[in-house]
Amino acid sequence: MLQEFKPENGANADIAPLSAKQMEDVCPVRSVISHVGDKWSTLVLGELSQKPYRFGELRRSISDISQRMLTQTLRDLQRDGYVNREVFPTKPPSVEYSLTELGQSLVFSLKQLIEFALENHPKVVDARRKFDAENM
Amino acid sequence: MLQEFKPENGANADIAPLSAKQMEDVCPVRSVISHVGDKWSTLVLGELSQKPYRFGELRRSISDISQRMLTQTLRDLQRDGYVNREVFPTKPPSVEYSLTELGQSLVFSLKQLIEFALENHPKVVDARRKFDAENM
DNA sequence: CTGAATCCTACTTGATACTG
DNA sequence: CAGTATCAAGTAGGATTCAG
Repeated sequence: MLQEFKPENGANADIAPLSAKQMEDVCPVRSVISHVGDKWSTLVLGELSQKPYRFGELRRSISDISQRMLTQTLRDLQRDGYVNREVFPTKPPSVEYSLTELGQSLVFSLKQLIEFALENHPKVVDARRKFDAENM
Repeated sequence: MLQEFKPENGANADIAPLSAKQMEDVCPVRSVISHVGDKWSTLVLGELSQKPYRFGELRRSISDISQRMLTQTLRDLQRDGYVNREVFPTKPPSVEYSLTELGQSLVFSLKQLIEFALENHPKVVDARRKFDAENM
């Protein structure tokens, strides 16, 4: 049931290699979970799942993210339809970010994985310790 | 509920930065999902969820993975306790890889995310198309 | 305040060649 | 067969500077 991860290698095997951006659309699953493994996306999704945030507020909230990466992460999430970006023409301007329905749905699906992580983290740490010990 | 992603920034804020390997153990969630976003881990987990594989067999099955990356991916998964590695002293030697219980459990938790991906991929593609159109 | 643009470094990955 | 070692290339990420 995880096969969908694998791009077809029969039909397109001898076609010119795809660009990273094209590649994205080939495999539905990878296309979506690319954000999950991403260093910052999950953090941002987590914050936004609590309430809408303004840019600077979000930046302070995650604290160790650079402004460049926050901008980029938000753009990517917005592009994929997970995040809404609303500009208020105040002076100075302010921008509010919030989750779309799709974004909320993604966060929901993430929860099971998070619960797994929290529950099994000790086992993983233990396995690592053992492995490292056995392999010097 | 996603806060666990965020490393504590109060207590350790002014301590020396951690190495990548140490960092791993700081956040339980990121520590686990690091494999999820990884380009190959999910593929490998997917294959192994069907049956045990030998090295070369797995390599052919994923086809576009390099032997180097397969070795490395398997090592990482083994280290974290998701994969069993069993060596048969035949001649030439053969090695069999299979999922541990923990590995099976991880795959199970992944399913919800995969279903989300398959179900919502069209929406994401659509959102991207729109976004790209609006932003030239 | 919210970003865009540039530069620069460090890690990741792939190709290739070699070994038990 | 199942790896390890080495080197080259690509990519992601941080720091800094500038702009609406």
